[in-house]
Amino acid sequence: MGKTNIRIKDIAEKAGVSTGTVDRVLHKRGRVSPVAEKKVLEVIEALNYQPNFIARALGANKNYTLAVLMPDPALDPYWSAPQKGLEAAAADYNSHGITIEKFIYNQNEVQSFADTSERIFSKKFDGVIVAPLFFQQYLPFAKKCGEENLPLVLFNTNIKEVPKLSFIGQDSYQSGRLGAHLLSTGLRLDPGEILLLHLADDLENSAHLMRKEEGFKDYFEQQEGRQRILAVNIKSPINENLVNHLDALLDNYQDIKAFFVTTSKAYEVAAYLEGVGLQDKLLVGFDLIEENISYLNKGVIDFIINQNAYRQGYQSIESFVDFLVLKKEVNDLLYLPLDVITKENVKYYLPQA
Amino acid sequence: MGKTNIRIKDIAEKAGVSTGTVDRVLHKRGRVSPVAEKKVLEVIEALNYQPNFIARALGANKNYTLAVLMPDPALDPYWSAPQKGLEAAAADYNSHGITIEKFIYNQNEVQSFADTSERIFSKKFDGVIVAPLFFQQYLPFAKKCGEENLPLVLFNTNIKEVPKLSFIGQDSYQSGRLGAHLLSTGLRLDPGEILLLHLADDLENSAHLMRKEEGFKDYFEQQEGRQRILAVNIKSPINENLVNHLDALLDNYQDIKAFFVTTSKAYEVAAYLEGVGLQDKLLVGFDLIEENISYLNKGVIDFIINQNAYRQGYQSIESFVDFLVLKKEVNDLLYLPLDVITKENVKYYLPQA
DNA sequence: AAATTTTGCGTGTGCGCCCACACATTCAAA
DNA sequence: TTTGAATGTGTGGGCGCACACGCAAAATTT
Repeated sequence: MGKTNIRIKDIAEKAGVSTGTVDRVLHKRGRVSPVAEKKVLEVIEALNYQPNFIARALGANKNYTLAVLMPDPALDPYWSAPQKGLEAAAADYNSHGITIEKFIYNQNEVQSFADTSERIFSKKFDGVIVAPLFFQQYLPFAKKCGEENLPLVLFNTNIKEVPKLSFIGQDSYQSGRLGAHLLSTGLRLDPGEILLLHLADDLENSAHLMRKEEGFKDYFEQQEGRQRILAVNIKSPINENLVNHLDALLDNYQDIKAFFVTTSKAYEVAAYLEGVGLQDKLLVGFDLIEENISYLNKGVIDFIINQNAYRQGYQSIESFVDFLVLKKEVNDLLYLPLDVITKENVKYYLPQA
Repeated sequence: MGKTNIRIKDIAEKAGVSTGTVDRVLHKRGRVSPVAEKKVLEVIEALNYQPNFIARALGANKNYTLAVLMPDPALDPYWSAPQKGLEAAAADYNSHGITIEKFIYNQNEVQSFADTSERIFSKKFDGVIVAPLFFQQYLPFAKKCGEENLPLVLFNTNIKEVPKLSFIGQDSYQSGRLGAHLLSTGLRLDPGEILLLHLADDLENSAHLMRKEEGFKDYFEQQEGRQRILAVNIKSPINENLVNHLDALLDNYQDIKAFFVTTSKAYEVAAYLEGVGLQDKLLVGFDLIEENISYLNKGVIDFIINQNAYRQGYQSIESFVDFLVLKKEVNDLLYLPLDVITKENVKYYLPQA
């Protein structure tokens, strides 16, 4: 680089020591006299030294293997987005020596998480990326990682009780408010009932869904409040149960104007509405999965809130690159944007294959 | 890296040539016999060689200076966003040897573009990043760049008539449709007039604004069409002219329900509406500038469509990094997402200082 | 006081790639 | 034929950094 860029060598010269000493100071490896250390730090400060990350990455010349612990995309298509993000990032950071190994668990079985997570310790990894859907089972796993000095990056679901390197995800409460805003705009002159649907088997274990509900309700309470919110949870088998429930609900409450689905299964509701000719009702859901996109394009789903699942996966790897390879500081909490998706802008959000 | 990663040296060995020859083949520098070239290419194919971009960037060890030709952020705050993006990217890619030099023109004076652009040729640059607001003046400039072999990256405004490396921006037509969708959702049961406002001095020269109008109108024509669109252009001094125009319009058309501002000056309309107590009218505008954000948070502006101006700047630099340093292929057309911003998700879109 | 260990510091090598240079060979021009 | 240019190929140095190694001096231990 030009004369503007200062290198370790330059610092060494100015400080009257060797590059090795500067290196030791930079990496806090010890074996440096207080006098030399002070001098080096002063010069670093004075010259405003910025390490060359390119050279650092090349010089490090290490391989890092990361374990990825996440639910099975085959059982819930939502998870294919973060998986793609993880794989894309792994490919992009191949030059940095990053490799991933996936450990897939069954999100419908608590025990599967425990079993699969245990398998991670059979090999030596440099870090673990995990979507910890099960709070109770995650705790001992995280504890063990701590003991083995395995840094943890969480995505999708935040668990604050145990130390971690970083969490990457979205603010569930705020996403509830956002959904409320969208529906509120659509209903502004039109009071009535809004149906909030959790389509999840383990609502008890899903704190983030409850956070969405809170945000959603809070928003309307702070408005004039002409809308009434009905919150309902429907478990699997969804397609059967949904029809029964919705038939009954629409029968009881004539004034249901809109639907808010807190999970990625808005397409199930869309299918129902289309079936009974109610596709004009407002419907807002989450996540850019194929089924939802299809109903979005048909106009049955009005808005999709995108939680950037792909980005979550990609960013998880990047956090580790920053930490392991570049030794940058990493933020322990990163909220990704909550994108509002419509038929008109959806194409810009799909990861280009 | 591990034994999995193959290097130029490995290719050279397998192909029975030296690394220099492989290098020549990789960079198409010529001076390679057809026989050797064929053999090398075969080995590259067979081993699925992936260049190590880290090493490539380091080894290149070149400095690249890019000229940036853009309007003055002091005259229109919109331009501070791409400027920040450009500066941030320049800082991030400092290690790659990238430096930028800015050439700021006055977007209100055609001649200023011509004069400023001319100054770029006084020095040797490796590339030019330009927001070409003036079609007529851009053409000769681009021609001259072509003659001097200066690669061009455009952002914000696309001009297809002359060759370029890449365009980074948004799809104006589609952003018009998106705005229409947002208003349409808010007005679904409520026919009436919608006021489409161009707040721009040189509408004639601003093809992208007309594209927005087209998209907006097309959307409503394809709907049932109970809304009527009134398109109006208001020139500076905006604050004066706006009041007069809007007073008159609201007087003539009692049924105006919503406003769509195609430029970044929705805040002017917001100020007016707030002043006359009509803050409940729907208002959709463009761009995350401070003034707009303020009215968004107050609830006067309902949606802002974000054209990712910051990202446009950042990405412009990245295109050049890919092209100059990493010798990757670069896409000649990159549409950035059209983000829908509300009070609830705005904070995730602001570039963290 | 001798034998160790610890501390402090410098040197050297390698990461994978780029590119300048040197050399050999071939081919065309004088 | 002689000269020169064009073509084909290999070698070596360097980018900035990380890290292993080696050696001296100081601090401990025996």
